[in-house]
Order: sequence, then C-alpha cells, then structure tokens
Amino acid sequence: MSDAAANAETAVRTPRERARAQTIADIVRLGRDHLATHGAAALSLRAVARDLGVVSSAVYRYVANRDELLTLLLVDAYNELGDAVDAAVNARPERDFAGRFTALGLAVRGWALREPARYGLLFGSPVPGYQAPASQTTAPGTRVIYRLVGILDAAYRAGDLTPPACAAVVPPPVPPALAADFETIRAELGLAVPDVLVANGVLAWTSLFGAVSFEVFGQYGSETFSARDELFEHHLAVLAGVAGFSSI
Amino acid sequence: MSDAAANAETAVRTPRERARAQTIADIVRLGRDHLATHGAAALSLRAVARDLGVVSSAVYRYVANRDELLTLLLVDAYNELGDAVDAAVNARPERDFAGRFTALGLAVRGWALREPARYGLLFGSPVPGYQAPASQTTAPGTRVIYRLVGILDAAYRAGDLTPPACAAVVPPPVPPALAADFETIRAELGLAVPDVLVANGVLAWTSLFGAVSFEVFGQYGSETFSARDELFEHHLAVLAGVAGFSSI
DNA sequence: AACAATTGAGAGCACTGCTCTTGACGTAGG
DNA sequence: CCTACGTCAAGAGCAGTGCTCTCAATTGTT
Repeated sequence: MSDAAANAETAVRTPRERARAQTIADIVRLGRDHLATHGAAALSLRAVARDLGVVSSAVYRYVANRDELLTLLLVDAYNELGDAVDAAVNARPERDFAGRFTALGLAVRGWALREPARYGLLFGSPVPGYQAPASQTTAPGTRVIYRLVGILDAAYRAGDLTPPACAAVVPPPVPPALAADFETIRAELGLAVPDVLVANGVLAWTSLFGAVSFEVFGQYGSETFSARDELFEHHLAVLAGVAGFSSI
Repeated sequence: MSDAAANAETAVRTPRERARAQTIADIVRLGRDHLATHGAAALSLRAVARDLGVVSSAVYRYVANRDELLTLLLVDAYNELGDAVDAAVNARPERDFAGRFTALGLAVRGWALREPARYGLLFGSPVPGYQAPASQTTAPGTRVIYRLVGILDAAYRAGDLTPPACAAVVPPPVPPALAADFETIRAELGLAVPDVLVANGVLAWTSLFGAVSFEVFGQYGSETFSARDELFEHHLAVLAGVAGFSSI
C-alpha cells in the first residue's frame, strides 16, 4: 500500500503511478457528473465504471468503496465552493469589509444554484450510513466560515464593525455557557470580536445558508417569489446589519 | 378503483375497506420507523414488507410505488410538525405575540432534533428522482409558515410589530419587483404588514430553518458549541428583533 | 352455496454494492 | 535479456433493491 499522504505531496514519477492518478482523477470527474445529475443517494459505482468503459469490479482497484468516492467528491465540492468564495471576496478591495461580506454571500448562493446536487451533498440531509472522515473533510469544509470570520474580525479591528445600536437586535446578554464557547472560538482563531458580535456572526452564517438552502431545495413554492435575486440581496443586506455593519 | 378522496372523507364501512385502511396505516407506521432510523434514501419497500410479515409484492396492493409511500410519509411528518408547532403556540396567550413567535421556533427545533431523519426528508436535500405531488403536500407543508405569518400579522395589527428603528436593519428600500411579490402574498393571505416587515419576516423564517438545519445536519462541528440551547435561544431573540418585535 | 373481487405468494427482470478468483499485462530487478 | 513480481481488468457470484406478472387461495357479497 502506498502512502496516500505522500502520494498527494510528492511528484508522480513512474508511468504506473501516473496512469493510476489519471484513472482516479477520471473516476472523480465522472462521479461528479453523476452526482450533479442524479444526486448523492443515487451515486453508483457501477454507473461510473460503465462511463469509464470498465467492468464494475475494476474501479475497486482505485477507490476502496462507495463511501471513499463520496469523500473524494465531498472534498472536491468543498474546495470548489471555497475557491468560488475566495475569488469573489478577493475581487473586492481589502478594506471594503461590507462589500466582501456581500460578495461571500452572493458567491455561496451562485455556486449553490449552479450545483444544487453538490450543494445538497455538503449542506443537505446527511447521506444515510455515511460518516464523513473528519481528517479529510474538516479543512476544506471550514474554508467558507473561516473566510467569513476573517472578514468580520478584520472589520471589527478596523472599527467598521460595531454592535447594533438599536435595542431590537441587542437581545439579553450572552449567557455564561455560551460565552465560554465563544471564548474558546476566539482563542482558537485569535479573534478580537466581542461576544455579541460573535453570536450575531454565527446567526448571519446560519441564516445565509438557510436562505440559500430554501432556494436550492425548493422550500419556497414555485410561484411565491419571482424576484429571487432581489429577495436574497435584501436578506443579505439585513444580515450585514445583524452582523454589525452599519452601512451597506 | 375506489375514489381515494371519498375514501378519506367517508367512514369506512365494509370489513374489507377497514382491513385495507388498517394495512395501509401499518405500512405508513413501519415506513416511518424505517425512515427515522435509516433515512429517506434508504427507505425500502421490501424491508417494510418484511416487517409487515408479507412478501414484497404484496405491499404493491396498497401502495402504488416507493414514491407514493414517500408522499404519505411526507404528509405524515408535515402534519406532526404542524401539530407540535400548533400546540406550542397555542400554549401561549393569544396576545403574547413575541412569546408565540419564540414558541414556534422552539417547537420547530425540538421536533427537528427529535426526528432528524424525518426533518431531513422535509427540509434537506430533495430525494433524487422524487417530485412531491403539490396537491397532497402543499397544504400540510405550509402549516408552519402560515402560522408564523398569522402571528406576525396579528402582532402588526395589534401595534406590537414595528419596522426596526435603527438604520442597521433597515436596508435600502424593497425593489419594485420584490414589492410586487409581496403585494401578491399580502393579497392572497389578507395581510396588513408593510413590505419591510414582510421581507424581514421571510428572513426570520429562512433563518430559523437555517439554524435548525445546521444543528440537525451537523454543520457545526461536534465540539464547536456545547451550549446549543442557549445559542439557539439567542438567535431566536435576535430574529424576533429582525422580524419587528421590539422587546423580548 | 356460487360468484367475484381482493389478496398474498412466487418467479422473474434489471439494477445496486461488494468480494473473490482467474488470467493477462507491464514493469523492475537480476 | 528475461524472468518474476506486482498490478490490472474481467467475470462469476452473493445479497440486496424496485417493480411486474401470473396464479392460487381467501374472503366478502349476492
């Protein structure tokens, strides 16, 4: 058995290894296509094998089982979403924090609407019987939230992020147990933002994905909203206010 | 073929019809158990047949196919969630609008955490290849949002709901296309709430389910938050403010 | 009691994930 | 150069899935 970690790091030298890497890449590509068209639960190794022009048992030479292929596709999708978000955020000036927040939200929605099945794999109901291996998925899976946290923290340090002044969005103080969680997060990520803004930032995070999921998963009826772009942008503007941006 | 609609309405008289209704009820009950333990994608008619002590083809006498059973379970779950929400909301005084809003949110979260697989069927990634028949699912599927809308509208009419006063949560005015959507909704449901509050109400709705989905689907890591009750209640309080409640 | 509707059983088709054995091929080492 | 090893694809096979069809038996109705 070759060391998978080393394999990913070092350059592929022998023709065998090169061919093997190419085959695995093909399997992931075909799996991604199947995922996009038929959904995660309908992902079939046999179908991938057919498209690869090979008998079903042959793919087990390259991928241990269906779950491992699912993991590869999960990492693949997380990274594509992360790349899309990074590109959108980086396109805004470094100090335009509110602009970067909005760009992040729009990038998530754009990718989700473009890739509904893969978005569903990442943020929908868990695939029954499948447990994502944390060692491989946490890093790519936390790219978006880490990017969001980075924007909010930088905005706070620059004085662009202030706890909402109006009483409506300043609820009863954060209870001690929750404050302890926030303190851990702050320590681990080296943040400066106070409790209220952490709480509201988490809310903005979950709300962003809630709005996106409603659209992607068809929770709005088919005829309720025709101006969905405007609806989402409006929501994003309100969420920016919740997160602590004073002007959009 | 007996008229299904009439069958649901009229009393079951003949022993055959009674036995048939009982068998269908058993199938739904067993299907619900399988759904709760193994998830929607793993729902198997053969497994239900086994538990029913009958050969697989026999269940097709009662349920046309897997999709129809899924529809029955969908309606079943929607109604159970709706009942839970109704009970929680009705437990609060009729004029305690903010309390009813909070009760609704807590009821949704409570049911979702109790029934993660069924919640996933309702609000997670769509089951591939399955399209819910609107004629049967829209009515039960809209119970929660209609209840929420009812609370917000009643609160507004009573003067308990006011557009947030602080600038942060009053984003640029609702664009015309979106205002047209809102006007349609207002007309269909006979609402009085102005555009800004409709927009923020929709946001509160999606955000509520976003927060619940993050918990149920395990989007928070396993160790990020230990005080999840407090986190959700905090979010709910902020969302009440977003929706227009001035004091919690 | 005779008839007819309804039901359950069983076989069968096409599909799935996955395992094991067999034979062929290419590569690397002697 | 050439053998031996490692890798590979193929095929058969097992257990499961949804769904259809036929056939016999049960059961309610007339």
